[in-house]
Amino acid sequence: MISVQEKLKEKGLKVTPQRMAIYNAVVKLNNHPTVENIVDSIKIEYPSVSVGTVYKVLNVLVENGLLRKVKSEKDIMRYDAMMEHHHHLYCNATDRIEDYEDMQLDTLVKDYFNRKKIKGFKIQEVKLQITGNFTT
Amino acid sequence: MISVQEKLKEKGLKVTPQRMAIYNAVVKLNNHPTVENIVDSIKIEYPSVSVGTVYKVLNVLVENGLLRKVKSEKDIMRYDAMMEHHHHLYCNATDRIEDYEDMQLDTLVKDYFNRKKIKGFKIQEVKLQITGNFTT
DNA sequence: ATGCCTAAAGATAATCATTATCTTTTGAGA
DNA sequence: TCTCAAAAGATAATGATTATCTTTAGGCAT
Ligand SMILES: [Mn+2]
Ligand SMILES: [Mn+2]
Ligand SMILES: [Zn+2]
Ligand SMILES: [Zn+2]
Repeated sequence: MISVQEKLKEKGLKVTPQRMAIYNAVVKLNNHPTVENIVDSIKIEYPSVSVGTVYKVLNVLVENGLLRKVKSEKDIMRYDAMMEHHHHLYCNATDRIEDYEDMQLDTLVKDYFNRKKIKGFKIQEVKLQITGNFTT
Repeated sequence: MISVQEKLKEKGLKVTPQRMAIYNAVVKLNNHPTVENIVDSIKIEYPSVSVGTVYKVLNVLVENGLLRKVKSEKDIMRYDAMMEHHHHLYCNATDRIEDYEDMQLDTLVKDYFNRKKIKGFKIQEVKLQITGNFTT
């Protein structure tokens, strides 16, 4: 469990309170917060944070592999601290997005495409977009 | 092969030259054009078309099940005239998006999730987002 | 065919998430 | 501590999309 500070240093990025707060907010909020969610969360300990800074920091963290972007139905970007390969469950009634990891499924899909090639296309990654309803 | 006119009438929508041109442009352009692509295409026979009208018509056609939206990497909506269940191949180098139909795969996935349920989630649809490189 | 009425098109402004620009501050090495 | 590029803050700009308002025109009744 490597710390944010170390991750930033590894990439040659300066360790700033804002970067730590923003990264930690995405981790803590969990489940793909929007920029607005993140700003609200940080405002508690950082009432003066600039929204432009949040956007900038998020882009830096994405470019350096600390976070990833998740696109949602609506035209609003969301962020994900889960960097391992995984799929997403999308609620078709709300904005809820949950992570879904399934190595058995990944094996199944990988085996399938090893046997059945798509002509004219070299597959790099297959992600499932699973839509439906949460019952909990 | 039911015509656009008939599809519009079925839905109680007025048949207008703009609606036909826009729908046909999406069909003809093929592979998920942007609004800009569509406007450019229509401008040839319809030099005076209003961009606002194109947005409005596209939304109407999506709401009435004649077209669907496809979200791309960039913050630009794209449109699809292919209404049957299918997956997408995304190029990780360009904006290219191709359709991918595979009933064998669909059966495999459906069978898998019939056996292995996701707890707390009722699946409605599973779409694969396949990223990689086109070799043609 | 003509007129009527509402839905749709056109024109234009507004919205809003995101990016860009500029100034001020600050992390980190010397 | 000093220095300086990098990062934060403040603010304006961008650009896709939507909203509002006026004008036009499909489609039905006469
Ligand atoms: Mn946008
Ligand atoms: Mn947008
Ligand atoms: Zn995720
Ligand atoms: Zn498609």
